[in-house]
Amino acid sequence: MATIKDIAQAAGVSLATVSRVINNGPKVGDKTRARIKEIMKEMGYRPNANARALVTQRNPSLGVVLAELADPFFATLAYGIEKVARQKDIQVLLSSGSIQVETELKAIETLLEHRCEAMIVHSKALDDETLIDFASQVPGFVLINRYIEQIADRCVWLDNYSGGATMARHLLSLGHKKFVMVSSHYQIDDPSERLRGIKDELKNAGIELPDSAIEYSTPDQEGGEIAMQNLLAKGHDFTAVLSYNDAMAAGAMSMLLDHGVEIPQQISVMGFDDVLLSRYCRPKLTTLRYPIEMMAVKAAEVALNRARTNGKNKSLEDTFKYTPTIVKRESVTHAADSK
Amino acid sequence: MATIKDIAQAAGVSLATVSRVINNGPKVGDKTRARIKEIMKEMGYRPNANARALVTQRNPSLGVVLAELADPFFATLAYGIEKVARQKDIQVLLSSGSIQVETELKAIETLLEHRCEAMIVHSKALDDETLIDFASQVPGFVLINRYIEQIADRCVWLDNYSGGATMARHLLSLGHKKFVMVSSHYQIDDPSERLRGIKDELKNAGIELPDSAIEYSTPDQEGGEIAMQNLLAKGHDFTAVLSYNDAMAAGAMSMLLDHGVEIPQQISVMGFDDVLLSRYCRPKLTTLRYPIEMMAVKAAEVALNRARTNGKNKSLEDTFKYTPTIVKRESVTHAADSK
DNA sequence: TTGTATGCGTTATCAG
DNA sequence: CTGATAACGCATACAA
Repeated sequence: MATIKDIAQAAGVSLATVSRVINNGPKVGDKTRARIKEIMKEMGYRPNANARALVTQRNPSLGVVLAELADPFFATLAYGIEKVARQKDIQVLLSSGSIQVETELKAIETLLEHRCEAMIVHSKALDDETLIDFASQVPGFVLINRYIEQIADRCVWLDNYSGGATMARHLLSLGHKKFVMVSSHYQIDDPSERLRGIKDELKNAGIELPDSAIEYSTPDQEGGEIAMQNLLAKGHDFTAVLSYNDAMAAGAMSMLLDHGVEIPQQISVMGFDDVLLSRYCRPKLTTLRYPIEMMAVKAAEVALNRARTNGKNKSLEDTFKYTPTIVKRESVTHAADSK
Repeated sequence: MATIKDIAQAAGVSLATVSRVINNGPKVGDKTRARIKEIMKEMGYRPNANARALVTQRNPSLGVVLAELADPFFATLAYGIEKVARQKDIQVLLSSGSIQVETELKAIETLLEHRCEAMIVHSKALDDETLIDFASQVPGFVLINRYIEQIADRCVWLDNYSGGATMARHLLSLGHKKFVMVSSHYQIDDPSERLRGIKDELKNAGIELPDSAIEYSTPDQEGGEIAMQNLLAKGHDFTAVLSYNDAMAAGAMSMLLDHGVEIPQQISVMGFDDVLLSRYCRPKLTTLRYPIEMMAVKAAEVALNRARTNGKNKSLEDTFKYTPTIVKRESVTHAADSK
C-alpha cells in the first residue's frame, strides 16, 4: 500500500509537504496541493491510522464494552453509540463482556492497548475500585448503566429504584392489592434496586410483598415462563404481575394465556424496558420506558467530549441520571375482584 | 503511560530483552524474565497496539460493516462475529453502513485506514465492481449476505430463491390456493429473489401471483401493518399471507387480528428469518430459519483464516451457501374453505 | 512556501 | 542469553 513517501517521490516534493496536504495544513501552494491530491487519488493512497495514532499520541476511536450483543437492549445501546461516533467520524471498537470478571477485564485492557481516547463500558462484574482505577487512566472513560459516586461525572445511568416505585404506584392506583413478581436471578444491582423501589412503595400503601411471591429466573422469555409457572404452582392469589423486564413479562404472559387467563381482564402484567418486543407481543405490554438510545447517545457525547478536552472542561451537567416513565398499552388495567 | 523503554530502564536491561519477554520470546534468562514481568506489573505497562501494528505491518483486528445495528437481525450477526473474534483474541472494529453508498464506502475506507487484516462487510448499496476491488486489496475481505461470482470464495450467503420456493411449496402442500404477499420496498436482491422463488413455485402448481396481490412497504412491523391494510382495502380474497420477513409478518398479523380474523384458522401467515420475535408474537410465527448466527460465525472464521494465510490456503469448501429451512409453529395451517 | 530532521513505541536483524 | 540499531508511516519543530 502506497505511503506518504511514495506520494512525495512521485510528486517530486518532500514528505512534509504531502503530510501538510493530507492534514489540510495551511502553508502549501495551491497548484502543489492540487497536484499532490491528484497523485494520491491515482495511487490509491490511504493514511495509516496506526502510524498516525502513534505519532500524534492519540487514537480518535471509541471503545465500547457491552454485555451481550444478541440482546436487543444492548443492540440498541450499541446503535445509539455508533450513530454519534459515525457522525463525528470516530471509529468504534466493540467488545462483549458477558458479565464475567475476566472477560470484562480483558475487553477493557485490549481497548486500553489500542489507546482509544474514549471508552464506554457497561460493567456489572467488575468492582467499583477497578472501574475507578480505569477511569483515572483515561479521561474519556464513561460508565453506562452504573453509578459510582466517586466518578459520578462519568456515569450515565437509570434510576431503577424510582422505576420500581413507579411501577408499584401505577398498579396501586388501579386498585391492585395482590402482587407477584418475576425477577432476574443475576446478582446485579438493577433487579434489587427495582425490587427495593417496589417494596417501599407497596409498604407505603400498607402492602407487603413476601419473598414467596417473588420468583427468580433468567431475565429472558423462557425465564419468565418458568418463574410464572412456579408462581402458579404455588397457588398464589394475585391480580397483577410485576416483571423485571419485558422479556420476562412476555414469557409470563405466554404462560398465563396458556392457562386460560385473560390479560388484562383477570390479571395485569407490567414490564420494564420498553424494547421492541413490548409492541409486538399480544396483548401489547404496558411497561416502563428505559431511554436506552438516548442514554447511549449521551454517553457517547460525554465520552468523546471528555476525550477531546482531556477531562477538563467539566460539562454543564454534573450528573446523568435518567428516570423511567410509564408507557401505557394493553396488558394492565383495573384490578379484577380478587378470587 | 509506561513504555517498553521505561521498563528496560527500570530493570536495567535493553529494549530488546523487554520486547522478548512481552512476546514470550525464547532466549531470555528465567530470573531476568521474572524480574521484568514483575516490573511490568508494577508500572502498569500495556503494549501499544498501534506501534505494534505499525512495525509488524499487520493489525490483527476484524473490521465489520453492517446495515443497522438496531435491527435484531444485524445484532445477531454482530453477536456471532464478535463471539469468534473474542475467542481468538481479535478486536472488532464496527461500523454501520445504513445501506447508503457514501456511508458504506466511508465505513470500509476507514477500516482500510486502520489496516484491519480481516473484514466482514454487509453491503447492499455498493456495486459488484467496487466490492471486488476492495476484495483484491485485502486478503481477509469477506462479504456476508451477498453473492458475487468473481469472488465466490469470499461470499457467505443465503439462497433466497430456494427460501421463497420452500415457502410456497409448504403453503401449497396445505391446500392454499389464494395468496397475497407483503414485501420490502427496498431495491435490493433479497426481496426479489424470494419473490422469484415464490412465483416460480406457484407457477409450477398453476397458480399466478398477480402484482396487485403484492404490497411493498418498509421491512418492519409498521410496514407489515400498512401493507396488509392496503391488501385488505383492495378486497383481496386469500387464505395465506407470504411475508418478506418476520417483522412484516408480525405487523400483518396485528392488522388481521384487529380486523377480527382468526389466525391460522381463517388465514395463515408465514414469515422469514426466524428472529426472536417469531417466538414472542401470538400466534407464534411459522417461518423460515435464516441461520444468521451460524453464517456470521462462518464469515468470521473465513475472514480470519484468509487473513492469517494471506488469502492462500484455499479452504476445503469453495462455497458458503446456506439454505433456509421451515420452522413450523402456530401461524400456518390447512387452507380454510375459500370465501 | 517548502524541505530536513527527529521521534512516537515496537519488533526484528544483527552482533556480541 | 543479551544489547545496539534500523526500520514502520507519519506529524511537526525548526531551517531555509
